Amino acid sequence: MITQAPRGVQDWYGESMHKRQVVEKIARDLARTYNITEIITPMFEHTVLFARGVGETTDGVQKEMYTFEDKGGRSITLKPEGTAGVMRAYLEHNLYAQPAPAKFYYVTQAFRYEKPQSGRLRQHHQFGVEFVGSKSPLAEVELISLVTEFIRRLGLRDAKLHINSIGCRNCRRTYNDALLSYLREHEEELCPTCRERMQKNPLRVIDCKVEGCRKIVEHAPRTIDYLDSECREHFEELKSLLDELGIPYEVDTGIVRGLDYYTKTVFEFVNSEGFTLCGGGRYDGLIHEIDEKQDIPSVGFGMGIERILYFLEQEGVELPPMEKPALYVGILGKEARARAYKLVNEIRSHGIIVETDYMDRSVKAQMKYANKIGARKTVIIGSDELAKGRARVKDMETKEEVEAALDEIAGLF
RNA sequence: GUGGGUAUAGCGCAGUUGGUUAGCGCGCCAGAUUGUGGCUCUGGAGGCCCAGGGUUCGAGUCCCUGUAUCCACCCCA
Repeated sequence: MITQAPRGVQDWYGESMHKRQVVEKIARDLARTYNITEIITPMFEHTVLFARGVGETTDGVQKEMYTFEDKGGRSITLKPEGTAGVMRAYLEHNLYAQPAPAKFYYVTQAFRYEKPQSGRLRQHHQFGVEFVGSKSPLAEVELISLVTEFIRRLGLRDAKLHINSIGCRNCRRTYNDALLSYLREHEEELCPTCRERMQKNPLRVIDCKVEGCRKIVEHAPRTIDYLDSECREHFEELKSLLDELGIPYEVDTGIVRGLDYYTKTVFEFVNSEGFTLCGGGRYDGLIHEIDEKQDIPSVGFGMGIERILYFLEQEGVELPPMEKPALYVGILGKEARARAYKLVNEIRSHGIIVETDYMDRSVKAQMKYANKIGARKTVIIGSDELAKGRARVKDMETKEEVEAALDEIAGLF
């Protein structure tokens, strides 16, 4: 039991860790050119932050939070997503007093207490961006173009952008009335969950996967037809910007994000099987929800790193392989140890990957080892080399050997 | 939360109707004449057969419970 990790978590090492690092590096490099800086917020927050931020009506969400009481009697929750913590930090440090907008990216762990399944671990990882302070549709465009470029750099081909607008609170009121009256006509045919959703958050019915509900939803009123002039104009501007930038998209009136705080734009990148790679949108009401003295618009997206890796695997995308040692320094005999290790250090100080022998292996075994770890070159330091002050550096691929003075070997790298 | 599958060496898997010292492939270690890798050959190490109970003269094999894992549903931040 002690050698077994708790349920639903995963260790990262070797090849999987490398792949994750590659993906994260692409994300970080990309964020840099967008002048988006990294933010790391704590792994846990007061439960109320998520309860407020994520939304009371978002059924299931609360049940799946990793919540516990700390020794001081506080209710603490491991972060279920990246956004709420960033917003809290933004407010706590009065970052709205800085020149707007504020742009952050995060690479974080996220927790959900759920029965594990494929792509459903209790601890997973997310890359996301929060863009705070802008009402302009250019903020959405910024996120969308970043994700588009991210997907391109990863080498994923099967991802399409779907966008929708769910309007602001005003539109939502009119829309909810229309939707409700429509749903009431068909209440009998809806699944029990949806009948409950009708009370709390009718919009979520649109999302229902149950066969019967989907049929009804097909003819249900759409948010997009109930937008007020401001929201409609925002959506039109966004679309024309995307058009002008040549970013392909599809308006999908069925997208309704799972969280309550979304307003206006919602978007997703999905593959041909309908799996979501990335979800995001505008949440102009979120900050006000956390701190009622503030009312600041923001947009953001989040994507699951495990899911990215899964898609890469599915599409057979080859990532750059792990970097191999440029040199293996073999050691023959105790007398040669220090001199050999000095050479190792010298070359490493140039930023070159060097490996050596810590196992007192025979030369043959060391060569085998060097071959296995993929060292490009090898050199053996033994009593002969110490005596002559020279050694032969062998290229493992061409088998060519170059003799050089011990002091000059580092210069070859 | 509901339903189903699986659990044997580091990894991937066999293991007959319950019957001696539990196997195979890959990997690991070592050797095939002196201090040089990949290929080949030879040898070796490594298993409380997931855990706990039960049935039996006898359990890796059958039964129960637990745990983990995979798949589907549910849900999706």
